[in-house]
Amino acid sequence: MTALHVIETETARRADHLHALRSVPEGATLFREADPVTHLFELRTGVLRLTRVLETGRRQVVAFAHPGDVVGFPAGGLHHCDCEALTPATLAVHRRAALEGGGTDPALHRRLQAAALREIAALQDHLLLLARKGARGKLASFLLNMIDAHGQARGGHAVLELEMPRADIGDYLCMTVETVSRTLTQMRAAGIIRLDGCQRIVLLDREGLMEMAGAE
Amino acid sequence: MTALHVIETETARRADHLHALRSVPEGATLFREADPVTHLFELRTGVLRLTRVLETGRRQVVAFAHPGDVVGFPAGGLHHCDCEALTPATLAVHRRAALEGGGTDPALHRRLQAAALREIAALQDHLLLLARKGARGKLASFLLNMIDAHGQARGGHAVLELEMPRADIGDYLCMTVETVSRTLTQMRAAGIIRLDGCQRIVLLDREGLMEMAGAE
DNA sequence: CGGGACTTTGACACCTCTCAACTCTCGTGG
DNA sequence: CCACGAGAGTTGAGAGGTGTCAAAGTCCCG
Repeated sequence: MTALHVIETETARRADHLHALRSVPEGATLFREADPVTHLFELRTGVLRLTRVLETGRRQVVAFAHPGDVVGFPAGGLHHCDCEALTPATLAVHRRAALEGGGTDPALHRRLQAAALREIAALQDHLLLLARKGARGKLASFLLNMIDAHGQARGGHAVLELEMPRADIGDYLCMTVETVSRTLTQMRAAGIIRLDGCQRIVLLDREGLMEMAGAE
Repeated sequence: MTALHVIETETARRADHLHALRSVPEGATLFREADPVTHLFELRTGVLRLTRVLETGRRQVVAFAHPGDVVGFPAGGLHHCDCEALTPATLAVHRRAALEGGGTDPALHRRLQAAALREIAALQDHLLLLARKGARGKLASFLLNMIDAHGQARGGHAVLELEMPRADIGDYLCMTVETVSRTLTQMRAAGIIRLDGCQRIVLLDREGLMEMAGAE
């Protein structure tokens, strides 16, 4: 963390007596697996990536966090995954005690607890995504989820900014970068999506994408 | 729920003023997806299976619950998966309010909250399991986890009772029954395990199993 | 404009799924 | 006690899809 971020944190604390705000640059690491959990982070802006690495060296993207999500829930007092910023991000920092009810803010306690339950639901949804058979089904479902949650309507089409590189999408969906790329190409060839650069996806045929997702 | 179970519940409540105990037979359904969450269940004995079904009809086993686990965490007030008993089971029943802190038992509240955090960790571990490439790696890791958590030492060998049918193992690991069966046969042929009937697995070569799990 | 990282494309092998038949296990009833 | 039957598990053959390795292409930022 640079001096700039410390300054921003202090400024934010003065502006909002309830929470400390923190800004981090793209690529910053918030915590690593096995670090002791001292704080929870409530994402305000930006996108985070939660990853774990198995003994074999393979990497799994456990989740992408978006504004409103809370990251840093402890397991045995320790973090169970690495957390990095895919984009510049701002976060509200809460003491770990706030989760356990030891803080002085019952509303915050309830909010963090609700976030933990959402986390359970999100992880189950992720499992369901991986349960799909083929690359087409998984990627189509992923894109639909992302578009519904974070897409923006522009010129009659839903537009999605993929903040993460192909490799992260692959590690999220348990497939290789090459398969992600090939499948996107298929979708483009089928007239279902358009790619503006590598990051921006324009949805041209929602029916087609849903069909591809449903045909497992 | 049969009259017998009601009687057992009442008897247990008298014996233990803090919790209502409930017994269910093998195959019983505790709740289904989209049911409103009124209670949480703390498993005392037996094994439960949590499943979800995707639109395509494919089924995913989200988790197996063992004694000490808590099931029934709500998502938007509703259950997000089906829960059935793989064996006869006994459960402590808690009001949903106990999770939210509305109850009169702070210790219970903390215990349920800790269980929610364990649930997050368990789901992430499950994701990691699915991230493995091949059937051998997934099944070997699964068996190692199960043996370490629920295996019993007998005659110098670790013995594991697989309470669930092959189909459930397959749906847990995202592979077909046939592949589960074939992989078990390979392990047996390699002298790593022995099968006593379909349920009982005897671990003959832990090193071999760990190697199979590590070789992704 | 140049360089490096990311993405896309291609060829091929391997593994898992699918479909099908057979065997085994275990509980039931004679 | 044994025989039977139904469900579960195992085994086999073939096809398709995805991983791997390799190389070319593209985008983005300095």
